[in-house]
Amino acid sequence: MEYEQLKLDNQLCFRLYTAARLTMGAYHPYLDPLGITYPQYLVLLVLWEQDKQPVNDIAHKLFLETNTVTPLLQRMEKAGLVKRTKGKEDTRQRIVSLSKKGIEMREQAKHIPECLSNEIIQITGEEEEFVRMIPTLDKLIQGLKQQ
Amino acid sequence: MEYEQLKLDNQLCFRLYTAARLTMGAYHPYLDPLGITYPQYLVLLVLWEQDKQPVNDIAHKLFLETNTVTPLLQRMEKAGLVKRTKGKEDTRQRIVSLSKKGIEMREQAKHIPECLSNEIIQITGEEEEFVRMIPTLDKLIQGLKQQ
DNA sequence: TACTTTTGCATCGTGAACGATATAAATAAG
DNA sequence: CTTATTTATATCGTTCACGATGCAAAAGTA
Repeated sequence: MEYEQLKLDNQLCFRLYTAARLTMGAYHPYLDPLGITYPQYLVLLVLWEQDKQPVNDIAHKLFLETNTVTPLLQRMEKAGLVKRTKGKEDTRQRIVSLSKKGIEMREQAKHIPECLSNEIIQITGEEEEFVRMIPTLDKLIQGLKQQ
Repeated sequence: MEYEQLKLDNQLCFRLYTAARLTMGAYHPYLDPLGITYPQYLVLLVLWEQDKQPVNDIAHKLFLETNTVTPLLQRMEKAGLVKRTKGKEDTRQRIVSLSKKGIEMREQAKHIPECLSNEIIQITGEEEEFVRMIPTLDKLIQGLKQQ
């Protein structure tokens, strides 16, 4: 059994990877009608919490690199969801702000988290375990981000 | 607090998505020297368990679409890790088999799961919770796959 | 002030991931 | 035995995701 640990069944990371992919897929019925993708939805979540943020802040909150977020924002600007203006104090910065369309979308997206949550609970028959999972995932994320 | 649930902090799926991405990043120090990516590593895990499988079986075991796996395998073939031969009974199938290099890599990869596991436990200070997480993630994966 | 370093963002190249579509082979239906 | 349908891959187009690199502005230093 020298290679026992190489079996796919023993891989926690594979489960995380798969669960994340399939969960993103579960957003499709809700995001497709809005014409946005899951990462774009995450950007909107960030901006709905606080409008007018530089690229760097958004990237940091999503644990993404700016070279991922920049093209994402360019596509979102093209779709009329956000505007990107030069920073006043620091002209290197690009301040991202919600457009009218981006602001209005909040109302349409209001129930998405609840819907997803219900769906997951219904599918798995679990709720408690997901709640318990959160601080552990947070520790993992924070720990891996340091490296 | 009408939009409370839209706060990023409340999103389980965002944590899954982020944890999965960062965990994949943690494989880099181990996979880069082997010249493979994480999804390619997963394909190797599948083939190390059982050599000579059609594309469809590999895709199914990884919960991926064949249009993701096909180019993945093409890159792996170009890298000399696998061979892709026409099926004998069913000529539509492409049987994927390990090359010498692919077989030998198993020995080099032997300790990767253990290393990652230790790293994660050390970073988070948790182990029990990850063990408990596994059947829940499996339920989630199975449930989402049906849809 | 002149020079160096850092920072914020953008660009480029590569590899996933997947919906849509194509194609050929196998299977089912007539 | 044809014809229709399904199945197994492949191809195409778009969107992430990220390492490497570029560039201009800001900050630090001599």
